[in-house]
Amino acid sequence: MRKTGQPTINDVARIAGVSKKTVSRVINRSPLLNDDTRKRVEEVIGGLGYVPNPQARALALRRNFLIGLVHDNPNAQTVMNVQQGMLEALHDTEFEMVVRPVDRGSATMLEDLRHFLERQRLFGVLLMPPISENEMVAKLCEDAGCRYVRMGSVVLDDAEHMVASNDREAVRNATDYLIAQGHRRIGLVGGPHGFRSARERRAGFEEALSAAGIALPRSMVAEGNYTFESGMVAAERLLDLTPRPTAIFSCNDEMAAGVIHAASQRGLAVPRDLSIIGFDDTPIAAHVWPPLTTVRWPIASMARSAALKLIADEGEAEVEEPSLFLSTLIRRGSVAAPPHE
Amino acid sequence: MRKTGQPTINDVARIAGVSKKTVSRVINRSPLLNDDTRKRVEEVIGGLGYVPNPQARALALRRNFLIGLVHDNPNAQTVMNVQQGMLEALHDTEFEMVVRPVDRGSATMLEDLRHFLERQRLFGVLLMPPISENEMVAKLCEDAGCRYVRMGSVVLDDAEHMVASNDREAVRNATDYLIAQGHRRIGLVGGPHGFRSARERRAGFEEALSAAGIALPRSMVAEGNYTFESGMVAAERLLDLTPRPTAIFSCNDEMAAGVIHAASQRGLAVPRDLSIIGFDDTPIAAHVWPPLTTVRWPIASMARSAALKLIADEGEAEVEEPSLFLSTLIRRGSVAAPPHE
DNA sequence: TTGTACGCGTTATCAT
DNA sequence: ATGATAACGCGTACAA
Repeated sequence: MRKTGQPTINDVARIAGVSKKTVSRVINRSPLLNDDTRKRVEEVIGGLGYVPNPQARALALRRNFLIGLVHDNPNAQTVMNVQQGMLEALHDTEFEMVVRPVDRGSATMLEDLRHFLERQRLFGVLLMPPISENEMVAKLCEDAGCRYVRMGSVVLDDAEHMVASNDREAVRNATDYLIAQGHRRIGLVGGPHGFRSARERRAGFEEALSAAGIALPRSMVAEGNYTFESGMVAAERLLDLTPRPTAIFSCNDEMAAGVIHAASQRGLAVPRDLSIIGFDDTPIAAHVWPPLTTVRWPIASMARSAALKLIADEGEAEVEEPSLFLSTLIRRGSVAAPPHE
Repeated sequence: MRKTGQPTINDVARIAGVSKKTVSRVINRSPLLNDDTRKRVEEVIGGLGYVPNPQARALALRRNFLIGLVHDNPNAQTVMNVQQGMLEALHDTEFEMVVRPVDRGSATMLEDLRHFLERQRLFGVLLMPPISENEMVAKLCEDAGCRYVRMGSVVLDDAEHMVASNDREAVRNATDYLIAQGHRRIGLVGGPHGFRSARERRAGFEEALSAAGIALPRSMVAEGNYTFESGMVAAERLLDLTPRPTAIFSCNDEMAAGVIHAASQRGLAVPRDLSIIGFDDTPIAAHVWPPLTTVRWPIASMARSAALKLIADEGEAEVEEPSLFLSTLIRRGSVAAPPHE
């Protein structure tokens, strides 16, 4: 209690008249403990305001009470939503969140990550897409003895290690909605190659069209990279077609905003001349004009759930926390029936 | 070297044939060391791939190698920019970044923060605005023996603890630019009470008008809270005036986007009927139509500099890292001369 | 210039 | 059910 002002386990032990191992048992909720002694120790702990020193625990346990967020996601809002969800789960626990961006392109990425995990002895890591889709990264965590949970658009791992959304189904529903409005010429602004979410969303789109007996010419598909600019460029290509699409599904909101932008620039009114649906429901969706009809991706909830899995006691994770999250269509102002021809 | 697979300082000492204290001296760059022994030890370190265990160091030094980011900033993009700047500075160092959002409204905020600092024994914290403007928080860090650097729109602390931008001057220049274009009826969409940045930016605005001999009726000032929606609302009030302003300066880009939105909705063309300038230069500025003329706020650079100050060796911080960052006007498409009357 | 012995605050081992 | 003692890996007096 002298040096730093903080009481230590020794202080508690001395005052409670027990050994420090007993105090340790109380802290770690050891089952084999006399209720009386436990109570006595707990009272001393409370009175002293004693809190175990995380550094000492980390050294002894060879494991830190840190949860890592490993990501290479370019979307600021998405990353913030994930952080917020994680922090909700970690709030009032002994865990802290450390953020680790990685560079997927880098040749030393895996090595860097291994060093990070081994040196920091993280309790666990949350893997955000798209890096979460990399099997070698998951393997790496496993080998490093580091818990991990992956977030993704499709189940890539067992329940203990995965939190997924149903992107394919959600996009199928969104596309069905477009079809139900009467649209037949529907364009797609796809996400970048290498993003599993892009693949799933596109698959959902194609399934819906196929189920409705609508052909999808290659020209009706334009690939973007999830940025506003790429959405604009893709839309320009799509809107140059004759006849042009009466509706466009965009694989994220950023690109959808770019589509609106491009449409407005060429004097097309949304949704009168062109209907648009996005994906994510980030703030931009509500701020563009007209407000974007979009698929709400519950990324913050997913992150919270993932973090809870990470810090759950062994074995009870899959029982407690759901692994599959449902994305739902949010109807706003960017969809209408197609114009008469 | 047995248990965890990682070599320890003892392994290095044994193999190099020196005591571990000598190894420790090499690691901590002690000046009084024979060059030969240092070289020998360094070779063993390199050969073994030895890296000091951060947990053990933290325990012995009673100080963690963690840099905290403490913030209560609502803008996702701003927070991400700060994180990116910090991480640039921390890259390839032994430091990691832990993120700590706080709730300014909470009565226990200060106590929570104190517990956080004391328990985690952070090496240092970066304070983002607006929480960085709270003197009690700075005092708290001081008392907890935790280094800190504050980010802000005005110098609130000595160079060692402060990284600031020149918001007032930057807004004065931006407003001068509007005046130079011929505008005389210029409205202000201000930031929320309690944000120092809002005060500084408003002051810069008022100074420019005053210097040009232009009166500023109270009705030409509308307060927002840095959100898109509040910008819309504020703009609606301003645009209801008769005669209405020919230009509006908005204290951030989000609100400026809301202003554009409101103007477009009532059929006003930007910049023909209304000129607009924002502040921040976040991605939204380039994505709205027309692209927003705005003041670039070098927040990522500020954060990088702040983090470098935090981890700099004692005493050399103020010499190495600049404390004042200049915001500059980025001219895009949202400003023109006022319409003829 | 280098080494010895001990402390940092906790958990683990193995008795009792 | 509880306790003495040894890790965990590194830094620091103080001695040599």
